[in-house]
Amino acid sequence: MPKTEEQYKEIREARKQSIKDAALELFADHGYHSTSMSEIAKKAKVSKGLIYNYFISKHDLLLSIMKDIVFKTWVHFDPNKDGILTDEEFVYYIEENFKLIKENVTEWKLYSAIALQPSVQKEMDGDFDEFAVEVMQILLAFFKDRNCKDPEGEILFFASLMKGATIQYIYSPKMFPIEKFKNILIEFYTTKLNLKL
Amino acid sequence: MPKTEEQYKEIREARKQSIKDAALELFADHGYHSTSMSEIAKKAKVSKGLIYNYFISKHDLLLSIMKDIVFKTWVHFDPNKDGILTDEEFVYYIEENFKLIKENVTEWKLYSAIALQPSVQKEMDGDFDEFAVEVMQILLAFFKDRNCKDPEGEILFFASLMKGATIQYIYSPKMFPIEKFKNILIEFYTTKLNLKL
Amino acid sequence: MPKTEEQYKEIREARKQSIKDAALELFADHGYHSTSMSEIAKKAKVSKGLIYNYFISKHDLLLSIMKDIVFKTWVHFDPNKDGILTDEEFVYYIEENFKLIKENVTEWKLYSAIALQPSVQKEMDGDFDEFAVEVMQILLAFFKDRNCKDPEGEILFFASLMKGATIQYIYSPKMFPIEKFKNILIEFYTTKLNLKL
Amino acid sequence: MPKTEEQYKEIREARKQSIKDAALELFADHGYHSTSMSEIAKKAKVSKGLIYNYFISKHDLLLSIMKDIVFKTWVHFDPNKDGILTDEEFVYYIEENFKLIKENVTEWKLYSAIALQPSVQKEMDGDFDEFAVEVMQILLAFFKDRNCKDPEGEILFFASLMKGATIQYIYSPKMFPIEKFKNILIEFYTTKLNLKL
DNA sequence: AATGAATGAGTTTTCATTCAT
DNA sequence: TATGAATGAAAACTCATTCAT
Repeated sequence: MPKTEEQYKEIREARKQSIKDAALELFADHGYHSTSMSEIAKKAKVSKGLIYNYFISKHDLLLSIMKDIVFKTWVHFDPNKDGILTDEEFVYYIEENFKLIKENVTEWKLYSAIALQPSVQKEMDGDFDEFAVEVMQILLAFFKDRNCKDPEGEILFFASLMKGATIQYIYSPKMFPIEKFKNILIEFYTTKLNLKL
Repeated sequence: MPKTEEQYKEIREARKQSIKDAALELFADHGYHSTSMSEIAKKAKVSKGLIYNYFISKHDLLLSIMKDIVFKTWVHFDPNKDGILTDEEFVYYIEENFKLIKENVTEWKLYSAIALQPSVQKEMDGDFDEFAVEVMQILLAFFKDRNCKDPEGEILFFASLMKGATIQYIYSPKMFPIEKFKNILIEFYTTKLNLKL
Repeated sequence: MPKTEEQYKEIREARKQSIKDAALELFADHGYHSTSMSEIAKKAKVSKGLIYNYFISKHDLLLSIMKDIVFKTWVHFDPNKDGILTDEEFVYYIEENFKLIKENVTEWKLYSAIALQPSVQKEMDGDFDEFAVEVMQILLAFFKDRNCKDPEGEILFFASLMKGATIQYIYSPKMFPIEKFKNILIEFYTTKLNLKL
Repeated sequence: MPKTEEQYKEIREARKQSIKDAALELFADHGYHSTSMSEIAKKAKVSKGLIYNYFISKHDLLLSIMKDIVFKTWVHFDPNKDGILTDEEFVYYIEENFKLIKENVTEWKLYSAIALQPSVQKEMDGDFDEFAVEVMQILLAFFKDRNCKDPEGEILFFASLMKGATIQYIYSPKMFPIEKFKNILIEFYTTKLNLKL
């Protein structure tokens, strides 16, 4: 008497996740190319062949992991998804973002390293672009509504601050005081934009 | 007509450089691991074996290229090497830095991608640390001298802005308006710190 | 309402046949080695494991198919199995043979490709030999009875014509005019042996 | 002081041939799919990697061998390449063909087995077609010139005899009396076409 | 009887590196 | 100094087969 459809699906999902977990950690620690499928299989306590039941290739496994990471951030931006960013939501986004980074250095380390790999860029861009454009629109409206003379310039400034801090923290988490930076950032914008919190 | 010692040395240096040039371009375009020594040899119009006369391994070739890149930046910071940054030197540093990035996207693309590779980090850290600490000291003095309440915080803020812009420009040079950003940055600090230029 | 012994057997036979049908088509189209058990299972709409309930291995499945093909031809030769070939039976054999080939190009394609595979030859030879020897004897008698000076030579000639046509038709069914060839052949032997039809 | 261009070329050609020789024998004995690159390397007394310096893939190696075989036959058909087949050349072709087959059973065994593999057919067809069409034209003229009522039919007949004999001899060289068959064939056509030799 | 997840040995292929010349 | 043929270890991936359910 074979298992039900449902049972099989559950098993599949669980295995898939545990392979992704193992792969993520190894990719982040040793780099994508320096991690072999054998090592992943070993870490996930699974046979080499099984990985190919769930991912068509090593590259496909990587992409699957990357998409998960992008999705995680996306969820915390404009949480009620109404396209408008309130003062609170702006600060919430900053806070959630840094919280997320702190909790997922491994993921972000991998993401940043991989995202710069030219071969990966092409394939990721599609998925990322949608997200990026939407964020841009919302931030543009946000800065416009707060009477900034040059909203595009403000976005550049804000994005640079966020990305710069992220990269520094990822690069050496022990050296970069991310909490302090977060407070400086929030205070800077609270003052500058006269935010009501 | 046998060549002199001097001439031999020049030829050696030229060969070494042309190998590094070829390697840099390929590494940046396809990534370090996806570039083979054969490809480098082909591009440099040199035999595979010869590369090993100049570099003990592929990894050594990479490190050699990375050090060149780091050194290029270093020379433009505090140009008279007196350990003190004047208003002009601060602005000059910003300008030179962006100029440098614009002129060497390839190098920086490679550098950023590689620097996040955990395996490379270890070996690079040593060389980079010296430089980083010195820059920190100089910037700390600079912000202190201009009456900033929290000089360490200012460094975080400044460094984040610089790194964030760099990473964005490297990632998509056509999308990120680096000149505009530079002007915003200079104006921001001129106003904030009341710089005399 | 439990099934009877008989019904179970019927189901088993049907399942077995549908697996063989699926396998035959795939083997002929992509070759034996390039066809996976998964593909066969998929095509037969059956689970991978089930195939092993009916065939002990992939190789066993192949042999089973091959034997069916050989048997199919065998039944049409000397249909009343009296060991004597009449004029009509000789022509009937030629006609049935070409009809069979036309109707089962897939089978014959597979058979021909596989039969030349050295590893398969060993295992098939046994089964085939019996058949071959018997055919030889009957044909020998046939040509002798029709006053041929060199009956063995006639067999070589006849067999070559049959096999040559078969191989050409199998190789490119659209290019080789099998009907025309059949008529030429029948006329050739009718004239040569003065057959009464 | 490196070797000269010429020397390298010689080495390359020699190695390439010895790899092809080893591969041919193994392919013919065990079949293409059942022969591993490791086995070929071992037999050719060469490292696995070296094979890939000369052939881009296992499949490419196979094709290279097949083309050699086809070329070998081609050379003996209409040897003065004037497009016209004399009585002597026709008989010479038959004789050379059987001689060739006898001397190269291994090659022909491989060729026949592989040529029926659907996946290979596609790639070989191109090269073979040219040859086939030319042969057809010449034979057509030959039979026409000798007053045959149905030259196309004669080609079918002749080609079938040749292919059929070939396949039988290849299949079991010890059982099929190729010399006898050759004589029967020559006598048959000498009588039928009234050839002057 | 039937399922499909799981295995692991075996395959092709790549490539940094060596070395005879 | 310079060459490129040669190596072989290690990688990604395949697939017939097993087995718990």
